Amino acid sequence: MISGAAVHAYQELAEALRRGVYEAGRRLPAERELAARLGVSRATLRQALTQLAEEGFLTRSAQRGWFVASPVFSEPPSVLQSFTEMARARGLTPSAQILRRTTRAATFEEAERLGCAPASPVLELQRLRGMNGVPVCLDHNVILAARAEALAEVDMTDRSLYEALRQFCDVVIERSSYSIQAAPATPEVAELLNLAPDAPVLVGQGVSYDAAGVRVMSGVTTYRGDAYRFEADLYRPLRVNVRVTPRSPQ
Amino acid sequence: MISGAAVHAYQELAEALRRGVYEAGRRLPAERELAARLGVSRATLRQALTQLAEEGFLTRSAQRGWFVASPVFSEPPSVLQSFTEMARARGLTPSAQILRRTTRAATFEEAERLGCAPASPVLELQRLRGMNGVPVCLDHNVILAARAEALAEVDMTDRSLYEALRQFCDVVIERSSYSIQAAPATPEVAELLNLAPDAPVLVGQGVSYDAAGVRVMSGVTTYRGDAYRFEADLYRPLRVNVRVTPRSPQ
DNA sequence: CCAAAAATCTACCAGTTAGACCAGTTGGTG
DNA sequence: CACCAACTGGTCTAACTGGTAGATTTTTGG
Repeated sequence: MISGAAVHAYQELAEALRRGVYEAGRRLPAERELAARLGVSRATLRQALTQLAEEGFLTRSAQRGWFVASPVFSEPPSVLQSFTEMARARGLTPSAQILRRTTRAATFEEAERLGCAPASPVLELQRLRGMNGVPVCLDHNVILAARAEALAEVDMTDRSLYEALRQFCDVVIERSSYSIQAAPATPEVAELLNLAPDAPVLVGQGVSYDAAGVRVMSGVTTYRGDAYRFEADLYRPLRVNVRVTPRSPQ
Repeated sequence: MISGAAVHAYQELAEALRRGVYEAGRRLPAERELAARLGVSRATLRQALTQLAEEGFLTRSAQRGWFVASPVFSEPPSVLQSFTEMARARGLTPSAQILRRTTRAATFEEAERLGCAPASPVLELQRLRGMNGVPVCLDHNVILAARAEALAEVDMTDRSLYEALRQFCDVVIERSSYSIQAAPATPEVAELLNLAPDAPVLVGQGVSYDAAGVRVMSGVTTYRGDAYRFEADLYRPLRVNVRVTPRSPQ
């Protein structure tokens, strides 16, 4: 049974495992590194790891590391995948045509979404993305210019934005918070995506965070309704075994 | 409420926090040291600290210390929430009108999705769901009859399916695998949801699993495009090991 | 002046931390 | 094949943390 700060470490790790942050069968980062990342001491971290191992989520191997046990579920968890990765995973050729690329001051709403000061310089990138030459979606992103200076120079045609961010700007997108809704296509979108006016499209609005949890990018992506499907695994909130102490908790 | 010397300590600490003497997220000096520095006893200092924590400026962690609260909001993770829960969380009144409820043999496709033998008995439940009386979505579920016998008897009007499953059948849905796409409304859907023909709707197809990871329910939910938004947090898998371990235990 | 209240001091507990050191594993070297 | 350097988890210790309780002193208010 664990308690105190160890519970926090346990919850964070369990959540990460459920989300598929660490691939099944692979080794976790070293204890010392994990402890630093979770802001907890090694001893406390080991409590959490031991608990997870007892519950069957991890297996331990002395002097080698902690390994993610095979997932209980056969299906892959919902995972953040770039358009390019998704296309390649399906054996299709992704393309990206730049419609607009400017550096300008963020509007008030953009600054709000990005959590930066209003009028901070941002890179605006609008792209028409296709698979095997067929236009599939319209991508409209606003990126903090401070984090993505190099991107103003690079030729982004047919290039993955995630990969470019990592490669040229040393920015790794680790999490995106999305909201998705169905809407009729606006006339411009309909024309770009080669759709009938008011045809249904899937509109995804999202904010992307780097490894430190700092907002880097905000964007709207408009997919053809008939060409794209969004997949996700949803879980009930996790209940943790916490020792009940007679004293007042926390 | 605090008084006397504690107010002094509170004000000094609040002032220090306001001036950013202590970095956000960092630990404060130990109680004993802080108390000495402020010239008050530990008990008095703790009153001030507790007050600051209640006001959200500090967070406490037993045996670790007091931490300066970071101004970052804690984002809600993507979580499996029933229609009823979602409505209630927004202060709306959910409703559910039964359109069809029959027990029949599963079709081949349904059996496939549920992972059961073809022609297994299933409970089919079609409901029109609304919030505050406005129809919002059409819910069409197929549930393994073996797991949900009681549901054939219960009055499901305005009742949460998840709750009913738990309450009457002792089945807890813990995970759902969803896919979501935009599509034009079919004539029947348009009429039921009070929409124009071909108006965009959000179609969610999902399979729900119980705590043991066994498939229990499969369904299609059709939402009005303008009345519903799907939200999710997606995480990117971490490639932690540059070095590939040749094998893993177990 | 006295009793009540507030503040303090003291002591101990259980959880946390940082550090050091060990033995085993790994991948590379010659 | 042996050897090495760089890791890994396993173990232990000493110091430190807030949480709690009780005794003691100081301040307050009648």
